[in-house]
Amino acid sequence: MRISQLSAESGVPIPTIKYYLREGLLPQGEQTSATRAEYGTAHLHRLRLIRALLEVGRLPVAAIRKVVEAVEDERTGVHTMLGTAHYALASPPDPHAGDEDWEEAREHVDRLIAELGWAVSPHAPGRDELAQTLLTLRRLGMAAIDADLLPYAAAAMNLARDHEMGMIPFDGPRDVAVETLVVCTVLYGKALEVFRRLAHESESARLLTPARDHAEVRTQDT
Amino acid sequence: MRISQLSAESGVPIPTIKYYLREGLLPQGEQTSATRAEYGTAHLHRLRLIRALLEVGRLPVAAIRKVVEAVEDERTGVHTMLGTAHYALASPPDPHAGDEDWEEAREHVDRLIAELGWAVSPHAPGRDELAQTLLTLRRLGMAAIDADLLPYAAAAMNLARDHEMGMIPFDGPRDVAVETLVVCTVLYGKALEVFRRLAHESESARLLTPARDHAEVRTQDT
DNA sequence: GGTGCGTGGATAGCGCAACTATCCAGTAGC
DNA sequence: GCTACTGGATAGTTGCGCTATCCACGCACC
Repeated sequence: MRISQLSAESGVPIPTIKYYLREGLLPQGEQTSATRAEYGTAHLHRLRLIRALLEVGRLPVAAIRKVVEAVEDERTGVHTMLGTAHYALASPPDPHAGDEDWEEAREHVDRLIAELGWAVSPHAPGRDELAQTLLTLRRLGMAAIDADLLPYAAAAMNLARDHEMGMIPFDGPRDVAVETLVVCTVLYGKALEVFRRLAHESESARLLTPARDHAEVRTQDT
Repeated sequence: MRISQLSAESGVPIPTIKYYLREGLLPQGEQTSATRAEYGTAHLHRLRLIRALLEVGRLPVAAIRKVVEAVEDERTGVHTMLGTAHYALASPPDPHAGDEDWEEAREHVDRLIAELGWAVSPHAPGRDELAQTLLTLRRLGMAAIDADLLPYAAAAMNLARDHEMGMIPFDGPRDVAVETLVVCTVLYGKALEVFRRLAHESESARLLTPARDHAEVRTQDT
């Protein structure tokens, strides 16, 4: 398959494919001559993965590059590779400037994770992200105590343990495992986010509008 | 309070505050003379809200403007206002070009929501977002059948019903209600996203590394 | 063995979003 | 009056994800 066919099948313009090749998101095609290269279905699949992470997951190109680098580095073990891929999904940390409020929030997070008994590296970027989120909640005047957070932690662990780890083919090829992990995190994460908004709308409708409005909505719905 | 003090207390540079004023994210201060205006704690609070939605929620400025416009439009009822605010949190729709795969995904979503019995408007943008996500999953070769989705819908509804609707003060001032809804959606959404990644890491560690590694991690952890 | 289109490679430019910098006239407070 | 700061306007900057242009080559078709 040449670049024009890759473009036609994926819907991605040729200059954009060239850009992804340059940026290392997409591996080079197999050179068949000085001005010709051959691309396969793996390239098409990778291209769809890139677009999914960009458009649905809104990941920056740099994060996607980190993910594919983790996949292509054959030296690392599967768990390390999954960790690298996972850490690439984190938001870039912002400087917290030795703030003592921040330190307190970070300690709160560390204590919470310890109490949950989760096997999470002390260097996991999620710890900082969570601390930042708690600090922001507090500054907005919302409590964010353990009782508010635990339901979220429990929901996350339930989904991870009962549904998500089973999706990942640990015994298959390493690239399939890491791709499944990333897709699962990003796309099902998106689905969860949308379900949450829909659930809010539904509950808000039940609490705030008269019963006949439900009937109307349900009627329009069908 | 003058603009310099607002800047000092919030940590937001003066030109940025002026930009937010221009863009309608922040209401004008009370003019005390031709070249002087007075800002209050409401402005400080709003500024923190804007920064939270921007930095933690990564919402575009246009979405934040929609939220504040919904709050400030006194004519609408509380449920409509919450809906407007909520719809502003959706990703902008991309043109699906009358694709028949897309139509099928969208019908799948409508059927799923009907089966769940959720009172969601047929025009809710979340329906399209979910359809797009399902379509993307399929194109990546992942099943995305009801059995895969229902746990996410159930988790979202549990959190909404048991924890989130209780946080929203429906009987208080309307701006507080909508602000709480948005903050709850965006910031607890972020917390949930991070918890999910941490849960993945923890489960991956338990499945893929020898038991002694857990002990090491737990030791470092404390 | 020309001819012409598509290719790979390189470089430069565009468009959007979120700021940021500069200028200016007016005035509050000394 | 002097100075520092203000609100308001306008233009410029940065970063990111593309997109456009150019060029020399070479495969395919005549």
